[in-house]
Amino acid sequence: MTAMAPAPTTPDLSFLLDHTSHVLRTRMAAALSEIGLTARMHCVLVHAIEEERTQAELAEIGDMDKTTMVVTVDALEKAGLAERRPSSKDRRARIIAVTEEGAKVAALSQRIVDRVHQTALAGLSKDERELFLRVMNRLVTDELATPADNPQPVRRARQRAS
Amino acid sequence: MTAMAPAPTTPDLSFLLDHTSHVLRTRMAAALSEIGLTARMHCVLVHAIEEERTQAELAEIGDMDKTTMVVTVDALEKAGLAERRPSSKDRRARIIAVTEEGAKVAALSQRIVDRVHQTALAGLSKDERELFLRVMNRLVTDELATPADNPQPVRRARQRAS
DNA sequence: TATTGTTATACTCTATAACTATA
DNA sequence: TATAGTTATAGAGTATAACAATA
Repeated sequence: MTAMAPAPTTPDLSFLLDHTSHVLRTRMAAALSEIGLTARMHCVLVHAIEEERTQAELAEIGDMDKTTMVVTVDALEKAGLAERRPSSKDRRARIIAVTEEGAKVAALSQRIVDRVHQTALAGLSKDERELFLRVMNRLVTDELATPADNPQPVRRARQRAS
Repeated sequence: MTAMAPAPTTPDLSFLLDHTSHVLRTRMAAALSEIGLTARMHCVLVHAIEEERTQAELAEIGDMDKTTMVVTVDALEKAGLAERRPSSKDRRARIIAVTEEGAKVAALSQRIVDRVHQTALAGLSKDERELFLRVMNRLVTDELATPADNPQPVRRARQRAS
């Protein structure tokens, strides 16, 4: 015997958002990789240029863990695009200073990012694009502002190096 | 000296899509976890009910690797919601048969999914919602249909067990 | 005591390869 | 030879804990 299928689904918003964000992410990664950047490196670079910021501040902006920030800044330093400098206000903190080369690369990567975004929306009319972006912004600030807190996965304590 | 910041960014579509899809995903995971399901289990359940389908067919529909399908079906069997049955047409293949209990759970989980989706879009007017979904569908079928193929990460051959 | 940045590492997720049975 | 499903495991990504320096 065959069970009855549930009634037809409402438009599958999960699929729509997952698919589009995944595709855009791969496009962005591919486009930025041509100048040796990851999306995170681009993000840090751009916000570090705007004003003097510490790693912690940049991690907050880019919604990264501070340990993820460490490897991102390592990569930027290795590529000669940014440097760690001691903060004059807090001797624990490091300011991320963008090099001249880094500023050039950031200008270029920003153009790449803009181009990928524009290409994605190229098929829409001006009105459609405006309303779409308005709605997305509303979702981000209202209904879909904050994640459900997930049931904490248990994590065992690390072994002492002794 | 301070470098010039790049010109103000076009609306950050990457952020909008990443954020909304991430938040919706956590909401969905939290809602479905209350009845012991993952999104993948729900997806397999619903499509297995519609008609007789093999693991490979269900993997294709849900865009999962066949090895991911194995663990998903293991979970469904363990929960008593579905069973593997030999296909009458191909003795290599397994039909995923949904149990009576599984059908009940699928009807419930579909209602949960619909509710989460509706809640996410609750703040929009009917017109806004319709246009938004139309645009998302267009992006999925046109501009953002297929991912950029990523530079293949090298993977070493597995050691012989011998 | 709390916080910044660091290191080491544990965990999750997913995909690859090898394998068995069958086509 | 190729394919369905299984198992084992490699690798990427990320988050936790512990730590040193400083607040």
